[in-house]
Amino acid sequence: MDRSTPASRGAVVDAACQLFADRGYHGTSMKDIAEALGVRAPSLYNHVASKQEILFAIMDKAMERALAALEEALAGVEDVSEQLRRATESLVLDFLRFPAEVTVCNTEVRSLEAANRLAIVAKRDHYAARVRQIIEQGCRSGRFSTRTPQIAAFAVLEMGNSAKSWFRPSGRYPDTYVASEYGEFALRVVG
Amino acid sequence: MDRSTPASRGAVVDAACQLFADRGYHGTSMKDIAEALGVRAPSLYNHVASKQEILFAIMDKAMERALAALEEALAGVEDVSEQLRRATESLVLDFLRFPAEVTVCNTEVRSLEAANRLAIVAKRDHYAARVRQIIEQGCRSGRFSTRTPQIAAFAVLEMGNSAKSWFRPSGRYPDTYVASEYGEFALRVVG
DNA sequence: ACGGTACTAATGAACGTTCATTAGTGCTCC
DNA sequence: GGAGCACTAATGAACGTTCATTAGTACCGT
Repeated sequence: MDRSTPASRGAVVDAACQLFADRGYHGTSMKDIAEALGVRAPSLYNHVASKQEILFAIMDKAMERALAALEEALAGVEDVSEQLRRATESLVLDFLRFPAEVTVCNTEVRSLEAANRLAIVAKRDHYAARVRQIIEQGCRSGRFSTRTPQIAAFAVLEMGNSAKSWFRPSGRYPDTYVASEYGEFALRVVG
Repeated sequence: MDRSTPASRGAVVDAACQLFADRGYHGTSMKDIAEALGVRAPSLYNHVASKQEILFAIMDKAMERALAALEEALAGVEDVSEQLRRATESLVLDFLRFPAEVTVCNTEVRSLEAANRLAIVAKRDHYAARVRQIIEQGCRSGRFSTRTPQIAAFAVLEMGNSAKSWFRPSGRYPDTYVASEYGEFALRVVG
């Protein structure tokens, strides 16, 4: 990291995010984060109050962004099939564009202190509930055919995770193409 | 843990597995593992050489079991649709029956030392390749219809992960029922 | 039946290292 | 001259691990 400009809170959070994604929260030290910024560990405390605060900031920002993207993707869409397609595409696009943030959200909930965990889990559950509602509504109206809408919802949500494990921005498919593929998969899962 | 019987290597590995799944490798201390067994930390070294060795033992055992289950599930099955269904069911059943082991395999590859990581990743890749081959063969023979067999393979493999995040043995569906649902999902994904 | 021996498994103490964090100090730019 | 930001130095706590030692148990030849 460039040392010509002073480190900012945002730079600390971003550097930490990449490291937490690669090595985990407990596998990353404040010294590691500082080194990524070309600075000594105690200097980080000029920008953040604690290591735990960094973790919470990463996850809260990521959840807010994902929720906003979902709402935007669904705005004004009436057809339930189109809703599921767009929700899935929004989800996968978020995974592909912010893989580090998403990885941290997926793996470090357990490293949050109790109060922070409650806040993040609530947002995550809200996201999952939104997708489940779509599938349940589709089942009620007969557009979808699944014996187990809840299980299908979990499957669709999880499916997208696979994308970020192999996707490379320089690869053969653009992110929007990959997202549309997963949108198709989601519609197939619900029949 | 019962202190009437002495701790064995297997007991150490099992206790560590649960803790690693809950708190992560770096989030679990040797003292934590020892306490779960009703013993002091140094006593663990009568049974294992190092903390890292415990992690490797957990993951290697889990991978071997999963690979064996896959081979058994596919033995003698010719039809490619039936192959995919059985592979998925085998995968999901493994997830549901050994959630802690699977969680460790999914999240702690990064905590393995280089040599150990190579060994585990090779087995994981072998598993994934087996499933991908089935889907690719199905596409070639026209039984499946997917533009992107590789992506579909990743989606199917990942999908199963969701099962263990909500499944409870005491819940309303038996594990075999859940597994068969995911088998159905997999077939739908490939068309 | 008995003493000797080897083995297993546990212990407290201590090792050196790393951890997150605090205190205090100085430079630099407005 | 004051705010912002980095520094060095130092803190207590926790980490994985090693060590010498002890208690209990099982097998052995006699």
